[in-house]
Amino acid sequence: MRASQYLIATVKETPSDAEIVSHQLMLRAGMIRKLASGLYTWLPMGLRILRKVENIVREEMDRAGALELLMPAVQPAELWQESGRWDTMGAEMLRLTDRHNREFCFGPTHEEIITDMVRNELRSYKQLPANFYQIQTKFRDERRPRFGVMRAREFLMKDAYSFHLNDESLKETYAVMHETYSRIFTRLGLDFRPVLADTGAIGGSGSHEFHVLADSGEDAIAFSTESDYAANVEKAEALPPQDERPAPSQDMSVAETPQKHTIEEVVNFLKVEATQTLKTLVVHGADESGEKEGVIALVLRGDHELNEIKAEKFSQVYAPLTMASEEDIRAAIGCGIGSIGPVELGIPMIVDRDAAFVADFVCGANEDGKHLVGVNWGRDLPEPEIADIRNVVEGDKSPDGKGTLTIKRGIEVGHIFQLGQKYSESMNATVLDENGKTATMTMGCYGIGVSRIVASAIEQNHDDKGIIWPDAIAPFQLTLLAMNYNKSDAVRETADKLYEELTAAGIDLILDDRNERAGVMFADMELIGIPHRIVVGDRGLKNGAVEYKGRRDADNQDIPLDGLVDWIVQKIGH
RNA sequence: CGGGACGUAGCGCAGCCUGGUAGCGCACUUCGCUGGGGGUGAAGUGGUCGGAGGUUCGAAUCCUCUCGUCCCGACCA
Repeated sequence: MRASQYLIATVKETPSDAEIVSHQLMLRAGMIRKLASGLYTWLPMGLRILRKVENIVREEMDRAGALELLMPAVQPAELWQESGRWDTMGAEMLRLTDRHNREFCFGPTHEEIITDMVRNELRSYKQLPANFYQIQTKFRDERRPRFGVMRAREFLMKDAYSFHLNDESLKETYAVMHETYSRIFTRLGLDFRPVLADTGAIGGSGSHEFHVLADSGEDAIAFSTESDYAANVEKAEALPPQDERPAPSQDMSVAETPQKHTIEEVVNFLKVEATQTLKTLVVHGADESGEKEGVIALVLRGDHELNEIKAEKFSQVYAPLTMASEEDIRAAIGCGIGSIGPVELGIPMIVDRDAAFVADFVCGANEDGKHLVGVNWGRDLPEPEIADIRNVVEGDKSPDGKGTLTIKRGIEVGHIFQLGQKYSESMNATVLDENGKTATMTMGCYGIGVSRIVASAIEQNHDDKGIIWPDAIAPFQLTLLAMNYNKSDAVRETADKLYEELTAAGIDLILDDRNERAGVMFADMELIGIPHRIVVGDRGLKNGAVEYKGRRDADNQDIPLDGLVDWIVQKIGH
């Protein structure tokens, strides 16, 4: 490609509405443009990257034996009504009505469609296992689109769905997909980790997320220092304390704490450690049928955070988890938020394992402006019902018993799921087994956020000049910068010749033949992030040489023109 | 959806408080010089100030409503 014939849409100034570095650089490098909230145009330069990611994903899915197909983005409501999700999906699903007033949605995912296809096409256990995938545009009407294509409403996703006669077969394919995902992210040049994930509302027996490690990530991942244990903090179990609870050493007494509500305020005021305090959060409760009913208290050590995913799993807790309002709390307990404590609380409570382990603790007195100190379980209040409802923190014991946990941030770029029979059952997707009996298929599903990968690769690979693409997904492998292309015959002839030869040798390159000053060309190509650069200029040509510099290199090196093409092919060819 | 902020040229912003001919930088066009790190001089193009209504002799500026965007909290590839 010649730069003079291409759209180099770089800009110097950072658009004001871009928060994270990948979003800023994608805009500045002329890869995307925003059309509306969560909707982006991929400019030619950006699309090249997206396609390269897509192709690697496709190659590895094909290698794993999955079959590519393409399903409609717009889907009829009937199938979603059949699975029950038409009513449960909520506002995230974009709903449409056609001219005949029939209802459709723009697919946020394709379980219903693939299950419908498979139940119509597959009749025999002999056709199983089967794994189908597509690379296709999804639409999810996110509450809060942000960070450019990182969390867009419309995005490109690879989604795969496997079908099995039994769980063993599912587990085999799941393992193959786990391996395939690792191959994909390795080929993409990303620093990633597979981590245990919560199975969420879908249920099922197993799930891993694949995270690209980056400080800007929206997820927290817990890693063991001693083993390969890694889990989303949503999922990571906080082990119960292993020692005995210390014996009480203080009598319980009331402390005046006027206007002290937060743990931090109380800790500073009473001069105690946060680990010696308990905090009591009040959320909406649920009755036996899961309807909202009353309130329930969740008790945590002062320095710990509630894990909402864990808490939501208790049947007494209303899902989705919602904090009770100040009025609800006053009505139920008689004091404000910030003065609540477990002693004679009068509403049901679930106490975190670590909170139940503290002796002589400080907690709210259920009376405004007062806290209790020197409180002890089993003496001043009954031994509690305990559970794991907190987020793990740095330094906790690893749930696998090996080492302690460290916490890092991650961007979820893939998620694999053992679905089970949720959809095949509700949609009656069956085959005949070897005994001629009807058998409901078991399913797995496997997603990769293709467009999100582009952004996460930038989060991991950039410097103050711009993007530094991994070779595998760079929009161009090499840039050929011609100094004074329009004035120097020697430069132009050499550059044109090199361009032809390198193209013929299969190198994906862009020749910068624009009538720009050197600084502009350097700055543009560095911003865009082309990983390899050759400079052709009169200065080098006098010595029969050009200059090479890798995007991460500190210095140029002179390379003789003679044998240059072979040298480059050797260095960056496939 | 709750809380906060912002909408003025393609981009980044000033002007608004205290109403009186819409500005700056970048980008873009033409010409000159320059030519290995976003160079320079000259001359230009481009905006119904997000939209609607109101107050006023007069509104980018004041008031009301509305739409959009971004940031912080509950969901997900």
